[in-house]
Amino acid sequence: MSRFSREDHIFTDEMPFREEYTPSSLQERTEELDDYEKALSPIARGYSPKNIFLYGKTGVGKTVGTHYILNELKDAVEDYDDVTLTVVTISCRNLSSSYQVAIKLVNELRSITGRKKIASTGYPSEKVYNLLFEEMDKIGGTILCVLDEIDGINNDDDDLLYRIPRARTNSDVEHCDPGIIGISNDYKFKEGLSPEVLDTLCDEELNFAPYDAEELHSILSHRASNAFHDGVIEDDVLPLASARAAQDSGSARQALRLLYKAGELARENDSETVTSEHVESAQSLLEMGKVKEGIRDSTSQDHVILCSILDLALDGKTPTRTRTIHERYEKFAETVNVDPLVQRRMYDRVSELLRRSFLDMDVKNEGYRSGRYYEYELAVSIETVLEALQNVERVDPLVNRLEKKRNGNTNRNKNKYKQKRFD
DNA sequence: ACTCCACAGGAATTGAGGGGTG
DNA sequence: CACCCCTCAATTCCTGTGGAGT
Repeated sequence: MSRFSREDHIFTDEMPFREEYTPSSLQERTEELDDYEKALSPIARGYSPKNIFLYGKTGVGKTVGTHYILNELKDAVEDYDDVTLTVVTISCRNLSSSYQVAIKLVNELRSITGRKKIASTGYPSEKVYNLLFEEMDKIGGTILCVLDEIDGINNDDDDLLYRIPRARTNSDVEHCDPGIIGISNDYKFKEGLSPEVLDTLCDEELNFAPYDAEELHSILSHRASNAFHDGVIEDDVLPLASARAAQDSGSARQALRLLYKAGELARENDSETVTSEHVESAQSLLEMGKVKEGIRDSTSQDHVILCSILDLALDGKTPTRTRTIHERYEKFAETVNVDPLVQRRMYDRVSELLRRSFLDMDVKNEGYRSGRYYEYELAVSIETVLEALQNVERVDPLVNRLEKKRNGNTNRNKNKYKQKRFD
């Protein structure tokens, strides 16, 4: 077989594993969709929309389910001439303030009416709201604002979530009926909201539970039957993949990724079939890949901090406290021309690395003499960090140095080992 | 029981950088 | 052009706190 042969004994030409692939029906979510439908039913009957708060972890069908049910609603509404429905969907990821969300909504609405977009900053807040309500009034009818990843919005800046549902009663709009569908994977987001917002936003609350192993199995076998050639999947593969994904996250996306990766491995190894071993190695590869990607996507500051902790680890000085990290960090920052942050600020970055579980932390307390402090160490292997930071231009000199140091260490260990053997 | 350390982490402030209007 | 609005990283300042030493 030639290296670039298009023959593929594992995968078929169909590609139900692609990220953008939307299944024609949503499996294992009938109950949730029924509730969803009920919550939306007033719209079809010509009443004002209820506001909906939808929560559930990633990959449990929130976004897909929303698309699916809103398309059905749109179809249904087309038959009634007394109802017009407009849906705007935006993702609030990276939008931390009401202001930014409002701007994005305005631009989304303007792209529907084909008008010019507005700049992302510069206007007074009230002006942006006015623009938003103006656009809504121009479109008219029922307007549903789907705010995906709504937890991106700061809890103390939730003005917009209050203004949209109340726009009608506050006479901000006259010719339309706006409603919000908020989607979040963080249930706690609700707790931080101000009481007024909570009251208006959560007319209806829907929960998408994680898939259990059985449900994942059913989803996987449905997709696998299209994606793989007959008989290439061994019997224990699907149960294993669904069990792993159910245990970890209950995410269909994760389960599908796992199965796909396992298939890729089988293909690369010229294996006749996909086996449970492929699933196992696929899982560890995916986990490692996620960590590396996460590290690579961090800022230069984070990279320098990681290098500092890594260096301390090579010296056998981890777990280590903030103060020590900062000392080394300042030196490292200088060698790679990064403006060093003050300790307080570096500590914020460290906390962030901790939150993203690249680090582990322990509380220490030495009372009267040495007070209370935290100790950190790497939560991932030294090799993983080094590999991730390879070819990151900014910290190249540091990485080289650390690599030499590590090699020195391993050589020394080897020598130690030799000596022991000769003893 | 009380003291006192070191620093975690909240709050206020600043200043640069995006852009607006008249 | 002068002047204003919003954002966000960074800095400075400050208060709160757990528990070993006294």
